Amino acid sequence: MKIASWNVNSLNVRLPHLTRWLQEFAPDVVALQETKLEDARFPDDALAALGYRSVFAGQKTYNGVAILARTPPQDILAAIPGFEDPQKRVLAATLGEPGSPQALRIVNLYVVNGEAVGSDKYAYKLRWLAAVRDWLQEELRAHPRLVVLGDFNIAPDDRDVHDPKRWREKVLCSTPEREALRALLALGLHDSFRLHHQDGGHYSWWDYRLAAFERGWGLRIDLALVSDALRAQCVAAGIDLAPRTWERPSDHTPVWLELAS
DNA sequence: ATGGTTGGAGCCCAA
Repeated sequence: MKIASWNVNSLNVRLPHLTRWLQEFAPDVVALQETKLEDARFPDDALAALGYRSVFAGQKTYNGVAILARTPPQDILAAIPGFEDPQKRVLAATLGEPGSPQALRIVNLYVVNGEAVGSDKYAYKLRWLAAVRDWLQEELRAHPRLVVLGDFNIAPDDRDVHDPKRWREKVLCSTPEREALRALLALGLHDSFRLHHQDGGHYSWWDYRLAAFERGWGLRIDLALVSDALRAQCVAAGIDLAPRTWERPSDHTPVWLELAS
């Protein structure tokens, strides 16, 4: 079973890319971020024609998350419980019969970007991450077989940064952000990519400016985490660079993991 | 060189 995450940066613009990628990569589950679509405009019919059920939580212009799956997502939650937030950044769903031993819980996160260290948006990012930590603790209690994936807007360590000196203590790489990510991992979650690859130089996002992709100036900020209970089942993980080479691409490319069935 | 591109809205904001 292949489970993937992709920040599409406007599903309206990227539906042709998503369609092509679903056909070529054939994932079983996909978490999308930055759909930038109100729910009424979500292309669920087009995705159903490709064999995917969709659930989504969107808004106009900004943010927006969705989960696509070959089986119907259930027990959908589209907000962090107890955290007041108009921004549509989280979506959780259960695949398989809820409560059954093989049910899989998927949590899709579009983590706050944070703009710059010390800004109001950065403070919101850290508050948001603290609320997510408390929520995921509850999700793990209820659903031991948990996958948490999305655009984390945090490079876990310097192996995940093309030029660590240039990025030192900058937003996406600062120590408080990395500590907030470590607090999520400390709940009993594992970065699937690092279960299978130890070297640096693998990235999931490249700035549109300065031809960053062509120069290899990337960061690995899109992650797929698996819970303790799924760790042994996670047999592979990776980053699919192909969509970033297509014409008019998203600035992010899909990341994925594979669970043995 | 502290550079500039993209998407969506609507005459700038967010990334």
